[in-house]
Amino acid sequence: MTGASFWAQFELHQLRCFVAAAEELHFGRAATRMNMTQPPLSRQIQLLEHVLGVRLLDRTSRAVKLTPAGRVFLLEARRILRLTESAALATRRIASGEAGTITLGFTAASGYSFLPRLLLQRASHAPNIDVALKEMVSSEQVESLLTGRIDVGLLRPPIERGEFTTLKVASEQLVAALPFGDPRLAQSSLSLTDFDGKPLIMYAPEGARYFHDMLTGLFKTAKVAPVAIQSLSQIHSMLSLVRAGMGAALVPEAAMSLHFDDVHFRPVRTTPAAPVELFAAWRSDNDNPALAAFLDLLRADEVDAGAASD
Amino acid sequence: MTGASFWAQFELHQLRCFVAAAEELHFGRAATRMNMTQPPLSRQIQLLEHVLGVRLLDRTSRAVKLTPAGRVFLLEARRILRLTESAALATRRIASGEAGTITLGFTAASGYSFLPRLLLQRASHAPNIDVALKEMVSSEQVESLLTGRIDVGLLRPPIERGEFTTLKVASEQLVAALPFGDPRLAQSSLSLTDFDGKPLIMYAPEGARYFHDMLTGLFKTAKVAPVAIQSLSQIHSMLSLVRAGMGAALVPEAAMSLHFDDVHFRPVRTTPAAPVELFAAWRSDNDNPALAAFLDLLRADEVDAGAASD
DNA sequence: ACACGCCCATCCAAAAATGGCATCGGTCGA
DNA sequence: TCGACCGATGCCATTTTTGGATGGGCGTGT
Repeated sequence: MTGASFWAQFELHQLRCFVAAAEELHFGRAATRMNMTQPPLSRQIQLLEHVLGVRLLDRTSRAVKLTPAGRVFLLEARRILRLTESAALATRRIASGEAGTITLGFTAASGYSFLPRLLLQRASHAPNIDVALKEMVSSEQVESLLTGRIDVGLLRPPIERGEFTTLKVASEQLVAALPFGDPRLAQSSLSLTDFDGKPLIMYAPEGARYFHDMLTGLFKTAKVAPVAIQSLSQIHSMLSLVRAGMGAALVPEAAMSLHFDDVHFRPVRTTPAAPVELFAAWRSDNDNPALAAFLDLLRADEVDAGAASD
Repeated sequence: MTGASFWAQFELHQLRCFVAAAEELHFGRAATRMNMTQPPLSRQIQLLEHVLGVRLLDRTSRAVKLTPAGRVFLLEARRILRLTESAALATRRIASGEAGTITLGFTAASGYSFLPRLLLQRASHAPNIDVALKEMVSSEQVESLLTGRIDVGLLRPPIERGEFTTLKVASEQLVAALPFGDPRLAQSSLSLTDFDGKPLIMYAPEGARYFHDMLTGLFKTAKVAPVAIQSLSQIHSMLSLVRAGMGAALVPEAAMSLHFDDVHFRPVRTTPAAPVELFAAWRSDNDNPALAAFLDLLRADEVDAGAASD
C-alpha cells in the first residue's frame, strides 16, 4: 500500500478520448474518430476529470474549449501516448532480433584484428545490434557463458561441447616477433630450430593455456629447446619484452597489427602446420533474440576464415 | 484510420500488472500487490503479450524470468507509469493555481521599475508561476485582454470598467529630464512655468494618449505654452533626444532608472498634483487558475504604491 | 522412485465496465 | 419563438474482467 489516496488511476483509453476531444473541440466528431458514439466518450472524459480532480474541458452546449489545466494535460497525454507507441515498437524490434544487445567476451588477442573487423561488419549490416564488450581470458569466458554474463565468447579451444555451440571464426599462423637487430631477421621465414637454445618469451600455463600447450607440444615434437625467459599471458606485454631485446616470441598473426617500434615479424614454418584458432561459442539454449542476427555476422566472417585456413 | 494493424492497444492496468510481475518474478505475489488474485493477473499479462506480439516473461512452473524484450519493455513501462503520475500531479498543480503561466502585457515605461520589482516578488513568493511578457502600448493591451492573448495588462488609464477588473499598482510623479548644461538644473525642483516657451519633447497622441492628454491638460490649466519639438511615444527615445540637447521632457519617475549619460532629472511641481498612474487590468471572467496567485503578488505591491501616492 | 508442494494456465460463473440508443436540457440563430 | 445543435443522463445489452476451483508441469524431499 504505497499508493496514493484511494486507488483511482486513469487509463490510456481515457487519454485517447481526451486527446481526440481536445483536438476536435467537439464531442461528436471526437467520438466518430474514436469509433464510438458521443455518450460513452462524454463519460470517459468525465471519469478522467473525476480521477484527476480537475476540469479539463470547459463545455457549454455551444462550444468546447480547453481549460489551462487541460492545455497542460493535453501535452502530457500526447507525450504518454507517443511513448506507449514507441515502447511497443522498440520491444517488438528487440524480440524480432532486429535490435538488441549482445554481450560479447573476447580475448585480448582477438581484439587486435578479428574484433574490429567484426564490429565494422556490425555497423554496416546490423546497426541496431548493440555489442557490449568484455575482455576476459578463455577460461573466464566459459564461466561467464554458463552464468549468462556474456552471450557469446571469442575464445581459444578447447571448449566443452554439449552446452555450447561453437564456430571457428578465425585461423591464423604463428609468427615470430623479433627485436630490431636480431640476426634471424635476415631470413624471410623461420623454422622452429631457429629458436633452439635462444631466449624465448613464453606463455603462462594458467592465463594462456592454449598457447602454452601448443608451443610446448610443437617444441617437443621438433626436439627443440628454447630458453624460456618469462611467462606472460598478455600478448602486448610479450611484445614489450621483445622490444626490450629480452628475446623472441611466437604470437598469432593478429598481433602484427600492434605495430610496436623496433619489433619485426617473420613467418614460422611448423610441423605439423599449427594454425592458431579462434572460436565463437554460445550457449545452445541462449534465448537472446539478437543472437541470430549476431551469428549471421560471425558466419559471414567464417567464410573468410575458412578460405584462409584451407 | 491512421492507426496500426488492427486496433489493439495495451492499457495502463496491464502495464502495472506487468511491472508488478516483473519485479516480484512471482505471479502470486504480484497479484497480491495488485490487490487481485493470480488468474486475472496471468490473463492481463497474456493479453499484453498478445497485443505486443512479444513474450515478455519466460515462465516455467518453477521460475519466472524476464525475456530480453521483457527487460526493455519493463524500462519503458516504468517510464510510462512515472509519466502518468507526474502528468496528473502537474495538471492538478496547474488547476489549483500553485503553478501555471500568466501572460502579462506591459508598457515600456512600466518595464523600467515596476515590472522588475514584480518579477522579483514572484521569484520569491510564487516561483512556479511562469510569467510570459509581452510589451505593448496600453491600447494594444486592451485589445489583447479582450481576445485573451494576455491575462493581465499593466497599462495607463482610461480603462473601460465592466469587462475588466482593475487595480492601481503604481503611482509616481512627473519629473523633468534635462540635458547637461541646461540652466534649469540649478534649481532643485521646477514648476510648469519653467517650460514656458522652451523646447519640450512631447508625447504622440496616438501611441501615448495618456501622457499626451495629461500634459496637454496640465499646460492648458497652468496657461503655459512650451514649444513642442517632436512627438514620440517611447520614453527611451525621448531621453535620447534630451541627451542630444533638443529640449526637455516630462517623464514618470520610473524613467530615472534608465540612467542616460548627461541626462539629469528634477522633480516638477504641478497643479493639480498629477501622479502618473499605472493600473493592472484583467478580464473579470478570466479562468486562468494561476491568476489568483498572481494577483496576490500585485496586491502586495499595491500597498507600497498606495503608501507612496498618499 | 514416488509422492508432495509449488506455481502458472485454464475453465466457468458472477460481477463490473463499456458502449449504444433514446432523451433531456441549455444555447444560439433564424 | 421555434428549430437546430450539442453535450449530459438514464437505461439496457453486450463485452470484458474478476475470482474460485482445477489442471498440469516440474523440482524436491524422503
